[in-house]
Amino acid sequence: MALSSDHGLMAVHMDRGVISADGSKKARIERAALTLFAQNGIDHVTTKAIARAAEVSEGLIYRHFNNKEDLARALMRAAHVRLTSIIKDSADLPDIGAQIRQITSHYCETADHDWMLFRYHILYIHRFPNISDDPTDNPLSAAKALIEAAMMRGDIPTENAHILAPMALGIVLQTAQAKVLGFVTGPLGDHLDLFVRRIEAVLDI
Amino acid sequence: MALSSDHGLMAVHMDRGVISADGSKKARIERAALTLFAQNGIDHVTTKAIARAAEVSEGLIYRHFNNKEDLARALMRAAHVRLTSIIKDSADLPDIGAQIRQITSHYCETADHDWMLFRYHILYIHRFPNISDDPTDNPLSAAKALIEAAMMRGDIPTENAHILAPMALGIVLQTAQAKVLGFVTGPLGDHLDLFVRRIEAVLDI
DNA sequence: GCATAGTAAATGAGCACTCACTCATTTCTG
DNA sequence: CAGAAATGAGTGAGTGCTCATTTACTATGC
Repeated sequence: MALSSDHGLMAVHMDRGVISADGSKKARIERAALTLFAQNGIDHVTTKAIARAAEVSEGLIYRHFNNKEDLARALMRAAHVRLTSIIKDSADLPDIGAQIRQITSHYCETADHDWMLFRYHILYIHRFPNISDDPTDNPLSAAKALIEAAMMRGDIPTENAHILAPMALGIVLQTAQAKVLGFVTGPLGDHLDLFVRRIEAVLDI
Repeated sequence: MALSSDHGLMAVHMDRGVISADGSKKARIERAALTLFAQNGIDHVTTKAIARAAEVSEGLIYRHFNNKEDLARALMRAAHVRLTSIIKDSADLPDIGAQIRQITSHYCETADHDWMLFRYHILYIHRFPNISDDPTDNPLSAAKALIEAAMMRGDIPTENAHILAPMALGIVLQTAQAKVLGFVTGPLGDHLDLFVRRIEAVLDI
Protein backbone atom coordinates (compact mmCIF):
# COMPACT_ATOMS: atom_id res chain seq x y z
CA MET A 1 0.00 0.00 0.00
CA ALA A 2 0.97 3.66 0.45
CA LEU A 3 1.65 3.87 -3.25
CA SER A 4 -0.60 6.82 -3.95
CA SER A 5 1.07 10.06 -4.89
CA ASP A 6 -0.30 13.58 -4.99
CA HIS A 7 -4.02 13.80 -5.60
CA GLY A 8 -4.78 17.46 -6.06
CA LEU A 9 -7.54 17.96 -8.60
CA MET A 10 -7.08 20.02 -11.76
CA ALA A 11 -6.43 18.12 -14.92
CA VAL A 12 -7.13 14.51 -14.40
CA HIS A 13 -4.67 12.97 -16.78
CA MET A 14 -6.55 9.76 -17.29
CA ASP A 15 -3.91 8.35 -19.63
CA ARG A 16 -1.60 8.10 -16.65
CA GLY A 17 -4.32 7.48 -14.12
CA VAL A 18 -2.78 10.33 -12.17
CA ILE A 19 -4.35 13.53 -10.97
CA SER A 20 -2.21 16.60 -11.15
CA ALA A 21 -2.75 20.33 -10.83
CA ASP A 22 -2.00 22.93 -13.46
CA GLY A 23 -3.67 26.03 -14.88
CA SER A 24 -4.70 24.38 -18.15
CA LYS A 25 -8.09 24.92 -19.64
CA LYS A 26 -8.84 21.27 -19.09
CA ALA A 27 -8.19 21.83 -15.41
CA ARG A 28 -10.46 24.86 -15.45
CA ILE A 29 -13.24 22.78 -16.98
CA GLU A 30 -12.79 20.10 -14.34
CA ARG A 31 -12.86 22.49 -11.43
CA ALA A 32 -15.86 24.38 -12.77
CA ALA A 33 -17.74 21.16 -13.44
CA LEU A 34 -16.89 19.72 -10.03
CA THR A 35 -18.10 22.81 -8.23
CA LEU A 36 -21.31 23.10 -10.23
CA PHE A 37 -22.03 19.38 -10.06
CA ALA A 38 -21.48 19.29 -6.29
CA GLN A 39 -23.68 22.34 -5.73
CA ASN A 40 -26.52 21.75 -8.15
CA GLY A 41 -26.44 18.09 -9.08
CA ILE A 42 -25.08 16.72 -12.34
CA ASP A 43 -28.37 16.84 -14.22
CA HIS A 44 -29.10 20.44 -13.33
CA VAL A 45 -25.81 21.68 -14.73
CA THR A 46 -25.69 22.51 -18.43
CA THR A 47 -22.57 22.22 -20.55
CA LYS A 48 -23.11 25.88 -21.33
CA ALA A 49 -22.92 26.72 -17.62
CA ILE A 50 -19.71 24.72 -17.21
CA ALA A 51 -18.15 26.50 -20.17
CA ARG A 52 -19.18 29.89 -18.84
CA ALA A 53 -17.79 29.17 -15.36
CA ALA A 54 -14.53 27.82 -16.79
CA GLU A 55 -14.32 30.71 -19.25
CA VAL A 56 -13.87 28.42 -22.22
CA SER A 57 -16.05 27.53 -25.16
CA GLU A 58 -18.63 24.80 -24.94
CA GLY A 59 -16.94 22.85 -27.71
CA LEU A 60 -13.71 22.55 -25.76
CA ILE A 61 -15.40 20.33 -23.22
CA TYR A 62 -15.81 17.79 -26.00
CA ARG A 63 -12.14 17.98 -26.99
CA HIS A 64 -11.28 16.59 -23.57
CA PHE A 65 -14.28 14.41 -22.68
CA ASN A 66 -16.54 12.27 -24.82
CA ASN A 67 -19.64 13.66 -23.20
CA LYS A 68 -20.97 15.24 -20.03
CA GLU A 69 -21.43 11.89 -18.29
CA ASP A 70 -17.80 11.03 -19.00
CA LEU A 71 -16.69 14.27 -17.43
CA ALA A 72 -18.80 13.55 -14.37
CA ARG A 73 -17.32 10.05 -14.17
CA ALA A 74 -13.73 11.26 -14.46
CA LEU A 75 -14.31 13.65 -11.57
CA MET A 76 -15.93 10.95 -9.48
CA ARG A 77 -13.02 8.62 -10.18
CA ALA A 78 -10.59 11.26 -8.99
CA ALA A 79 -12.51 11.72 -5.75
CA HIS A 80 -12.89 7.98 -5.32
CA VAL A 81 -9.18 7.28 -5.76
CA ARG A 82 -8.29 10.03 -3.34
CA LEU A 83 -10.60 8.82 -0.57
CA THR A 84 -9.80 5.16 -1.08
CA SER A 85 -6.07 5.90 -0.96
CA ILE A 86 -6.42 7.57 2.41
CA ILE A 87 -7.65 4.32 3.86
CA LYS A 88 -5.33 1.99 1.98
CA ASP A 89 -2.26 4.04 2.85
CA SER A 90 -2.88 3.71 6.56
CA ALA A 91 -2.26 -0.04 6.36
CA ASP A 92 1.42 0.81 6.87
CA LEU A 93 0.74 1.90 10.44
CA PRO A 94 1.23 -0.76 13.11
CA ASP A 95 -2.02 -0.63 15.07
CA ILE A 96 -5.67 0.10 14.47
CA GLY A 97 -5.58 3.08 16.82
CA ALA A 98 -2.95 4.87 14.74
CA GLN A 99 -4.78 3.92 11.57
CA ILE A 100 -8.05 5.38 12.82
CA ARG A 101 -6.40 8.63 13.79
CA GLN A 102 -4.62 9.04 10.45
CA ILE A 103 -7.64 8.13 8.36
CA THR A 104 -9.94 10.39 10.31
CA SER A 105 -7.48 13.24 10.18
CA HIS A 106 -6.97 12.90 6.42
CA TYR A 107 -10.68 12.55 5.77
CA CYS A 108 -11.38 15.75 7.71
CA GLU A 109 -8.55 17.50 5.92
CA THR A 110 -9.87 16.53 2.52
CA ALA A 111 -13.40 17.52 3.45
CA ASP A 112 -12.26 20.89 4.78
CA HIS A 113 -9.74 21.73 2.05
CA ASP A 114 -11.79 20.47 -0.87
CA TRP A 115 -15.34 20.41 0.32
CA MET A 116 -16.72 20.33 -3.22
CA LEU A 117 -14.79 17.15 -4.02
CA PHE A 118 -15.94 15.54 -0.78
CA ARG A 119 -19.53 16.67 -1.19
CA TYR A 120 -19.60 15.48 -4.78
CA HIS A 121 -18.43 12.05 -3.70
CA ILE A 122 -20.82 11.47 -0.83
CA LEU A 123 -23.85 12.78 -2.73
CA TYR A 124 -23.39 11.16 -6.12
CA ILE A 125 -21.15 8.11 -5.75
CA HIS A 126 -24.23 5.88 -6.01
CA ARG A 127 -24.67 7.05 -9.62
CA PHE A 128 -21.42 5.36 -10.60
CA PRO A 129 -21.66 1.75 -9.47
CA ASN A 130 -18.65 0.64 -11.51
CA ILE A 131 -16.36 3.56 -10.89
CA SER A 132 -13.50 1.11 -10.37
CA ASP A 133 -13.08 -2.10 -12.35
CA ASP A 134 -11.96 -3.78 -9.15
CA PRO A 135 -15.11 -4.08 -7.02
CA THR A 136 -13.04 -4.20 -3.82
CA ASP A 137 -11.26 -0.95 -4.63
CA ASN A 138 -13.39 1.41 -2.53
CA PRO A 139 -13.33 2.98 0.92
CA LEU A 140 -15.71 0.44 2.47
CA SER A 141 -13.75 -2.59 1.32
CA ALA A 142 -10.47 -1.01 2.35
CA ALA A 143 -11.84 -0.21 5.79
CA LYS A 144 -13.20 -3.73 6.14
CA ALA A 145 -9.74 -5.11 5.35
CA LEU A 146 -8.15 -3.00 8.08
CA ILE A 147 -10.78 -4.04 10.61
CA GLU A 148 -10.38 -7.71 9.78
CA ALA A 149 -6.62 -7.45 10.11
CA ALA A 150 -7.02 -5.84 13.54
CA MET A 151 -9.34 -8.67 14.57
CA MET A 152 -6.83 -11.26 13.42
CA ARG A 153 -4.15 -9.56 15.50
CA GLY A 154 -6.52 -9.55 18.47
CA ASP A 155 -6.48 -5.74 18.69
CA ILE A 156 -10.27 -5.63 18.69
CA PRO A 157 -12.94 -8.23 19.43
CA THR A 158 -14.05 -10.38 16.52
CA GLU A 159 -17.32 -9.11 15.08
CA ASN A 160 -19.04 -8.66 11.73
CA ALA A 161 -16.41 -6.54 9.97
CA HIS A 162 -18.69 -6.22 6.98
CA ILE A 163 -21.13 -4.19 9.04
CA LEU A 164 -18.60 -2.46 11.26
CA ALA A 165 -16.87 -0.91 8.24
CA PRO A 166 -19.78 1.28 7.15
CA MET A 167 -20.51 2.10 10.79
CA ALA A 168 -16.97 3.30 11.41
CA LEU A 169 -16.76 5.35 8.25
CA GLY A 170 -20.25 6.63 8.99
CA ILE A 171 -19.03 8.48 12.07
CA VAL A 172 -17.33 10.98 9.81
CA LEU A 173 -19.44 10.58 6.67
CA GLN A 174 -22.76 11.06 8.38
CA THR A 175 -21.51 14.22 10.01
CA ALA A 176 -20.46 15.38 6.56
CA GLN A 177 -23.95 14.53 5.31
CA ALA A 178 -25.37 16.58 8.18
CA LYS A 179 -23.20 19.43 6.96
CA VAL A 180 -24.65 19.04 3.47
CA LEU A 181 -28.09 19.34 5.03
CA GLY A 182 -27.08 22.48 6.88
CA PHE A 183 -27.47 20.83 10.28
CA VAL A 184 -23.75 21.07 11.02
CA THR A 185 -21.63 24.10 10.17
CA GLY A 186 -17.93 24.77 10.34
CA PRO A 187 -14.95 22.52 9.59
CA LEU A 188 -15.16 18.80 10.31
CA GLY A 189 -11.63 19.04 11.67
CA ASP A 190 -13.04 20.82 14.73
CA HIS A 191 -14.39 17.46 15.86
CA LEU A 192 -11.39 15.27 15.08
CA ASP A 193 -10.87 14.05 18.64
CA LEU A 194 -14.53 13.27 19.10
CA PHE A 195 -14.56 11.36 15.80
CA VAL A 196 -11.56 9.27 16.79
CA ARG A 197 -12.96 8.40 20.22
CA ARG A 198 -16.32 7.38 18.82
CA ILE A 199 -14.86 5.28 16.02
CA GLU A 200 -12.84 3.50 18.70
CA ALA A 201 -16.07 3.00 20.63
CA VAL A 202 -17.79 1.53 17.59
CA LEU A 203 -14.93 -0.89 17.03
CA ASP A 204 -14.85 -1.68 20.75
CA ILE A 205 -11.18 -0.86 21.26
CA MET B 1 -45.28 13.56 20.80
CA ALA B 2 -46.55 10.22 19.57
CA LEU B 3 -49.22 12.02 17.59
CA SER B 4 -48.40 10.46 14.25
CA SER B 5 -50.90 8.03 12.82
CA ASP B 6 -50.49 5.45 10.09
CA HIS B 7 -47.87 6.32 7.51
CA GLY B 8 -48.24 3.80 4.74
CA LEU B 9 -47.60 5.36 1.36
CA MET B 10 -50.16 5.34 -1.45
CA ALA B 11 -52.07 8.53 -1.97
CA VAL B 12 -50.43 11.29 -0.08
CA HIS B 13 -53.39 13.48 0.69
CA MET B 14 -51.42 16.66 1.15
CA ASP B 15 -54.51 18.70 1.94
CA ARG B 16 -54.71 16.83 5.22
CA GLY B 17 -50.98 16.35 5.61
CA VAL B 18 -51.77 12.69 6.12
CA ILE B 19 -50.54 9.68 4.22
CA SER B 20 -53.03 6.93 3.59
CA ALA B 21 -53.17 3.83 1.42
CA ASP B 22 -55.76 2.96 -1.18
CA GLY B 23 -55.85 1.51 -4.66
CA SER B 24 -56.59 4.81 -6.41
CA LYS B 25 -54.83 5.87 -9.56
CA LYS B 26 -53.24 8.68 -7.63
CA ALA B 27 -51.75 6.09 -5.32
CA ARG B 28 -50.54 4.11 -8.32
CA ILE B 29 -48.82 7.21 -9.68
CA GLU B 30 -47.13 7.82 -6.34
CA ARG B 31 -45.89 4.29 -5.95
CA ALA B 32 -44.63 4.12 -9.53
CA ALA B 33 -42.89 7.47 -9.20
CA LEU B 34 -41.35 6.58 -5.86
CA THR B 35 -39.94 3.33 -7.18
CA LEU B 36 -38.58 4.84 -10.37
CA PHE B 37 -37.18 7.90 -8.61
CA ALA B 38 -35.46 5.76 -5.98
CA GLN B 39 -33.99 3.42 -8.58
CA ASN B 40 -32.98 5.82 -11.34
CA GLY B 41 -32.86 9.28 -9.81
CA ILE B 42 -35.54 11.92 -10.25
CA ASP B 43 -34.01 13.52 -13.32
CA HIS B 44 -33.63 10.27 -15.19
CA VAL B 45 -37.30 9.37 -14.84
CA THR B 46 -39.68 10.75 -17.45
CA THR B 47 -43.32 11.51 -16.81
CA LYS B 48 -44.01 9.10 -19.64
CA ALA B 49 -42.22 6.34 -17.75
CA ILE B 50 -44.16 7.08 -14.56
CA ALA B 51 -47.45 6.97 -16.47
CA ARG B 52 -46.50 3.71 -18.14
CA ALA B 53 -45.48 2.07 -14.87
CA ALA B 54 -48.63 3.30 -13.12
CA GLU B 55 -50.75 2.27 -16.11
CA VAL B 56 -52.39 5.68 -16.38
CA SER B 57 -52.17 8.46 -18.91
CA GLU B 58 -49.44 11.06 -18.71
CA GLY B 59 -51.97 13.86 -18.32
CA LEU B 60 -53.41 12.37 -15.14
CA ILE B 61 -50.20 13.09 -13.29
CA TYR B 62 -50.99 16.76 -13.77
CA ARG B 63 -54.50 16.41 -12.36
CA HIS B 64 -52.96 15.42 -9.05
CA PHE B 65 -49.64 17.29 -9.00
CA ASN B 66 -48.67 20.69 -10.35
CA ASN B 67 -45.55 19.31 -11.94
CA LYS B 68 -42.96 16.58 -11.66
CA GLU B 69 -40.94 18.40 -9.03
CA ASP B 70 -44.06 18.75 -6.90
CA LEU B 71 -44.68 15.03 -7.13
CA ALA B 72 -41.10 14.35 -6.10
CA ARG B 73 -41.46 16.77 -3.20
CA ALA B 74 -44.72 15.23 -1.99
CA LEU B 75 -43.08 11.80 -1.93
CA MET B 76 -40.08 13.14 -0.09
CA ARG B 77 -42.32 14.85 2.44
CA ALA B 78 -44.11 11.56 3.06
CA ALA B 79 -40.82 9.78 3.66
CA HIS B 80 -39.55 12.62 5.79
CA VAL B 81 -42.62 12.69 8.02
CA ARG B 82 -42.50 8.95 8.46
CA LEU B 83 -38.84 8.83 9.49
CA THR B 84 -39.04 11.91 11.67
CA SER B 85 -42.10 10.50 13.45
CA ILE B 86 -40.24 7.35 14.36
CA ILE B 87 -37.78 9.41 16.34
CA LYS B 88 -40.25 11.87 17.82
CA ASP B 89 -42.62 9.13 18.95
CA SER B 90 -39.93 7.44 21.01
CA ALA B 91 -39.80 10.44 23.34
CA ASP B 92 -42.63 8.76 25.26
CA LEU B 93 -40.27 6.03 26.41
CA PRO B 94 -38.61 6.57 29.80
CA ASP B 95 -34.93 6.04 29.06
CA ILE B 96 -32.50 6.49 26.21
CA GLY B 97 -31.83 2.76 26.01
CA ALA B 98 -35.44 1.95 25.26
CA GLN B 99 -35.61 4.85 22.84
CA ILE B 100 -32.59 3.62 20.92
CA ARG B 101 -34.00 0.14 20.61
CA GLN B 102 -37.38 1.33 19.39
CA ILE B 103 -35.99 3.83 16.93
CA THR B 104 -33.48 1.37 15.53
CA SER B 105 -36.10 -1.33 15.27
CA HIS B 106 -38.57 0.93 13.48
CA TYR B 107 -35.91 2.31 11.17
CA CYS B 108 -34.88 -1.20 10.15
CA GLU B 109 -38.51 -2.19 9.72
CA THR B 110 -39.18 0.76 7.46
CA ALA B 111 -36.05 0.14 5.46
CA ASP B 112 -36.86 -3.54 5.02
CA HIS B 113 -40.60 -3.18 4.35
CA ASP B 114 -40.36 -0.13 2.14
CA TRP B 115 -36.83 -0.04 0.86
CA MET B 116 -37.74 2.26 -2.01
CA LEU B 117 -39.10 4.89 0.37
CA PHE B 118 -36.03 4.60 2.58
CA ARG B 119 -33.62 4.64 -0.34
CA TYR B 120 -35.37 7.61 -1.88
CA HIS B 121 -35.02 9.54 1.35
CA ILE B 122 -31.35 8.89 2.03
CA LEU B 123 -30.29 9.49 -1.56
CA TYR B 124 -32.25 12.60 -2.43
CA ILE B 125 -33.24 14.41 0.75
CA HIS B 126 -30.49 16.96 0.10
CA ARG B 127 -32.42 18.13 -2.98
CA PHE B 128 -35.25 19.38 -0.77
CA PRO B 129 -33.69 21.72 1.78
CA ASN B 130 -37.03 23.14 2.88
CA ILE B 131 -39.09 19.98 2.93
CA SER B 132 -40.59 21.10 6.23
CA ASP B 133 -41.42 24.70 7.08
CA ASP B 134 -40.15 24.05 10.58
CA PRO B 135 -36.37 23.74 10.24
CA THR B 136 -36.17 21.62 13.41
CA ASP B 137 -38.69 19.10 12.10
CA ASN B 138 -36.29 16.46 10.83
CA PRO B 139 -34.66 13.25 12.07
CA LEU B 140 -31.38 14.91 13.07
CA SER B 141 -33.01 17.61 15.19
CA ALA B 142 -35.35 15.10 16.79
CA ALA B 143 -32.44 12.81 17.64
CA LYS B 144 -30.47 15.72 19.04
CA ALA B 145 -33.41 16.59 21.31
CA LEU B 146 -33.54 13.03 22.68
CA ILE B 147 -29.81 12.99 23.29
CA GLU B 148 -29.87 16.33 25.06
CA ALA B 149 -32.73 15.20 27.27
CA ALA B 150 -30.77 12.08 28.21
CA MET B 151 -27.78 14.22 29.08
CA MET B 152 -29.94 16.45 31.27
CA ARG B 153 -31.22 13.39 33.08
CA GLY B 154 -27.65 12.20 33.52
CA ASP B 155 -28.28 9.00 31.54
CA ILE B 156 -25.29 9.66 29.34
CA PRO B 157 -22.22 11.89 29.71
CA THR B 158 -22.59 15.46 28.52
CA GLU B 159 -21.03 15.90 25.09
CA ASN B 160 -21.66 17.75 21.84
CA ALA B 161 -25.16 16.48 21.09
CA HIS B 162 -25.11 18.35 17.82
CA ILE B 163 -22.39 16.05 16.54
CA LEU B 164 -23.50 12.91 18.36
CA ALA B 165 -26.91 13.01 16.66
CA PRO B 166 -25.64 12.42 13.11
CA MET B 167 -23.14 9.87 14.44
CA ALA B 168 -25.85 7.86 16.16
CA LEU B 169 -28.22 7.94 13.21
CA GLY B 170 -25.27 7.18 10.97
CA ILE B 171 -24.86 3.73 12.50
CA VAL B 172 -28.01 2.64 10.70
CA LEU B 173 -28.03 5.13 7.82
CA GLN B 174 -24.51 4.46 6.70
CA THR B 175 -25.19 0.74 6.64
CA ALA B 176 -28.22 1.53 4.50
CA GLN B 177 -25.98 3.61 2.24
CA ALA B 178 -23.62 0.63 2.03
CA LYS B 179 -26.61 -1.40 0.91
CA VAL B 180 -27.37 1.15 -1.79
CA LEU B 181 -23.78 0.72 -2.98
CA GLY B 182 -24.17 -3.05 -3.05
CA PHE B 183 -21.60 -3.54 -0.30
CA VAL B 184 -24.17 -4.89 2.14
CA THR B 185 -26.96 -7.26 1.14
CA GLY B 186 -29.96 -8.64 2.97
CA PRO B 187 -32.32 -7.00 5.48
CA LEU B 188 -30.99 -4.38 7.87
CA GLY B 189 -33.08 -6.03 10.57
CA ASP B 190 -30.58 -8.89 10.63
CA HIS B 191 -28.20 -6.55 12.41
CA LEU B 192 -30.59 -4.94 14.87
CA ASP B 193 -28.73 -6.04 17.98
CA LEU B 194 -25.40 -4.93 16.63
CA PHE B 195 -26.87 -1.56 15.68
CA VAL B 196 -28.29 -1.02 19.15
CA ARG B 197 -25.06 -1.95 20.90
CA ARG B 198 -22.97 0.31 18.70
CA ILE B 199 -25.31 3.27 19.02
CA GLU B 200 -25.05 2.82 22.79
CA ALA B 201 -21.28 2.78 22.40
CA VAL B 202 -21.34 6.01 20.40
CA LEU B 203 -23.45 7.71 23.03
CA ASP B 204 -21.24 6.25 25.76
CA ILE B 205 -24.05 4.56 27.70
C1' DG C 1 -75.10 20.27 -15.25
C1' DC C 2 -71.01 20.88 -12.70
C1' DA C 3 -66.92 19.18 -10.52
C1' DT C 4 -63.85 15.43 -10.65
C1' DA C 5 -61.22 11.74 -12.98
C1' DG C 6 -59.51 10.27 -17.01
C1' DT C 7 -57.35 10.06 -22.01
C1' DA C 8 -54.43 10.95 -26.28
C1' DA C 9 -52.19 14.01 -28.90
C1' DA C 10 -49.97 18.50 -29.70
C1' DT C 11 -46.63 21.89 -28.34
C1' DG C 12 -42.40 24.08 -27.74
C1' DA C 13 -38.50 25.11 -24.57
C1' DG C 14 -34.26 23.60 -23.32
C1' DC C 15 -30.24 21.14 -23.89
C1' DA C 16 -26.35 17.95 -25.31
C1' DC C 17 -23.68 17.56 -28.90
C1' DT C 18 -21.75 18.66 -33.83
C1' DC C 19 -19.24 20.86 -37.22
C1' DA C 20 -17.02 24.10 -40.08
C1' DC C 21 -13.97 27.30 -39.06
C1' DT C 22 -9.67 30.19 -36.96
C1' DC C 23 -5.23 30.66 -35.29
C1' DA C 24 -0.93 29.62 -33.13
C1' DT C 25 2.67 26.40 -32.95
C1' DT C 26 5.48 22.62 -34.59
C1' DT C 27 7.47 19.88 -38.19
C1' DC C 28 8.93 18.92 -42.60
C1' DT C 29 11.69 19.94 -46.91
C1' DG C 30 14.48 21.93 -50.83
C1' DC D 1 16.95 28.66 -42.86
C1' DA D 2 12.69 30.26 -45.38
C1' DG D 3 8.45 29.12 -45.77
C1' DA D 4 5.20 25.41 -46.72
C1' DA D 5 2.47 21.96 -44.60
C1' DA D 6 0.50 19.71 -40.83
C1' DT D 7 -1.34 19.70 -36.32
C1' DG D 8 -4.54 20.36 -32.84
C1' DA D 9 -6.43 23.46 -29.26
C1' DG D 10 -10.09 26.50 -29.25
C1' DT D 11 -14.60 28.62 -30.88
C1' DG D 12 -19.77 29.20 -30.86
C1' DA D 13 -23.79 29.20 -33.80
C1' DG D 14 -26.72 25.65 -35.36
C1' DT D 15 -29.39 21.20 -35.03
C1' DG D 16 -32.32 17.75 -33.78
C1' DC D 17 -34.25 15.36 -30.14
C1' DT D 18 -36.13 14.62 -25.69
C1' DC D 19 -39.43 15.54 -22.39
C1' DA D 20 -42.40 18.37 -19.25
C1' DT D 21 -46.48 20.52 -19.74
C1' DT D 22 -50.93 21.95 -22.08
C1' DT D 23 -54.95 21.34 -24.45
C1' DA D 24 -59.17 19.58 -26.13
C1' DC D 25 -61.94 16.16 -25.44
C1' DT D 26 -64.80 12.14 -22.99
C1' DA D 27 -66.84 9.71 -19.08
C1' DT D 28 -68.77 9.41 -14.39
C1' DG D 29 -70.84 10.32 -10.17
C1' DC D 30 -73.46 13.71 -7.13
